[in-house]
Amino acid sequence: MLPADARIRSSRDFGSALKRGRRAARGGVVVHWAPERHTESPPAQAAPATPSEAGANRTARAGFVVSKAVGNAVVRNKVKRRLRHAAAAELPHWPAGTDVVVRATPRAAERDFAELRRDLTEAVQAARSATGGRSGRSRERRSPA
RNA sequence: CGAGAUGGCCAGGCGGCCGCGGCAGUGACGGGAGACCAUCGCUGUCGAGGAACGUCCGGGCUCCACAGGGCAGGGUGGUUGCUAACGGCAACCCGGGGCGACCCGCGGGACAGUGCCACAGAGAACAGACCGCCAGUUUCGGCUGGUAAGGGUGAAACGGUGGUGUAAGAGACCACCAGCGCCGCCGGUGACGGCGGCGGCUCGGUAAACCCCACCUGGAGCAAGGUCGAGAGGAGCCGCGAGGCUCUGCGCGAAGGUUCGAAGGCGGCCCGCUUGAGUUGCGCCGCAGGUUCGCGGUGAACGCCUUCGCGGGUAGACCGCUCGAGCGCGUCGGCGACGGCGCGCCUAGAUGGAUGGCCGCUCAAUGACAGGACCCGGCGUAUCGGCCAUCUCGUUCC
RNA sequence: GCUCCCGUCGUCUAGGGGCCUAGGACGCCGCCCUCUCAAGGCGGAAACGGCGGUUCGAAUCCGCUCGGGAGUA
Repeated sequence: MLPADARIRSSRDFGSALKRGRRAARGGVVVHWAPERHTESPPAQAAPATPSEAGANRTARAGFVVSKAVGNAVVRNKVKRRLRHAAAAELPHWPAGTDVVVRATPRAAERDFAELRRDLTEAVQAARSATGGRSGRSRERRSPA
């Protein structure tokens, strides 16, 4: 599965990954792809308190968000486990320091493992190849109008 | 064989590979004086439920509050038991349903009081009289009196049936029945039941309406609660005590100044000008670098700061955290719930929260409902399918 | 974890034992008016979350259940 090191575990990290990450959706999942932040400059006072020990030699991490809309506890757990398994297979291909948050949509409840894995792979690919960050996309959207 | 009733049990099985969480052992690397700690690997072992669910009750545990009594508020409601306790369970009683096995019931009190009973109907609660029946009277429309058997209304109408009686009638009287109350005897721990007698002859329903009665009830919840315990960014966690110091930051730069000066004077301040000195400052942090003893130095005290000690405590970490009203088997007591005794067993403890992926064999099958979060006892609800035991009714055969 | 509240036409709501065959507003449908549309007028369809109980009678009272929401640590 996924060792504890390769999981996003604090609410703070989830929040930043969701905010910074590029988003792409496929089938039952939505992927937020947040590459390593190289400019750690501005909030230097938060350095020792952060649990994510922002060293560059950190492995890539994945986190999962499965909301109540997906199903009851059994269904939610099953979806989470399958996503974790799929992510464990993908993880070696990701650059170190990357945070990836995977959200499950209600459709994920009906998908079997093979479909879920394909959804994840394609969504990650789409998010990685997307053109810029959030600012680039919004500029693009604004200019034709 | 068919149709049912009740109680109990199971929750696919076996195996392989790769992973995940806890514990134990062990190895490697790193840190440490050491105890040991962190990470990774290997081996072994354990790893969700009958409802883990909903959170409707009860308890344990923890903290807070508390002289005693009463009221208010909330809850329970046949009896006797079981239990740590309960609104749970068992047996029994009463009422209702079913041919039956069995099932269902928030099942105290309506002469303590108050309220409400729509529509219909004459009348819906200290009774009263529409049609009728009977008697009297009459201007033949009716009026007065008697009566409550018959009609009609309603969920419910002041006992029912038959007779005696009467102008017509009526518990007015009689017999039986139903109901109520009282007394006696018998059975039962008791709720209550059975039998006999007497009484008045009869009294609506609703308390899951207010209420009355009896009994129970302090509040919060493991995010409870406890232990340990940072302060970098100069002077930044808070408090107390003791001591020290009058020191003055960092970077750049060759150099950072302290009783003749970066002092002094003038303009309200920022700031500028002037005299003096002079090679000569710039940026950042920050607004503490001071007060009093007449004053700048000197000295003293206090404060700031700093050092040491003690206490509290935020972030955070750890404990609480799983051996318990525990489970299994046997035996004894009890109708039973349950209890006593003996033997055996140890069975998740996570913190973004551990069970997933691939494959083989097997059963008709993909398997139903569904995932711990302090722990127990119940209740309620969801649920594919299967098995066992006892019992009832019907049919057929012996 | 604890506590509380609310479910009524498509939407917002009234009604808290009988007067309810459940009222109102907006929306919807039909007709009238107009050359047509709007406005206006007339008429109509449309609901008590579910199951059980108490009562003669339940949207209303009680229990369970389903769904939604709020507060607090």
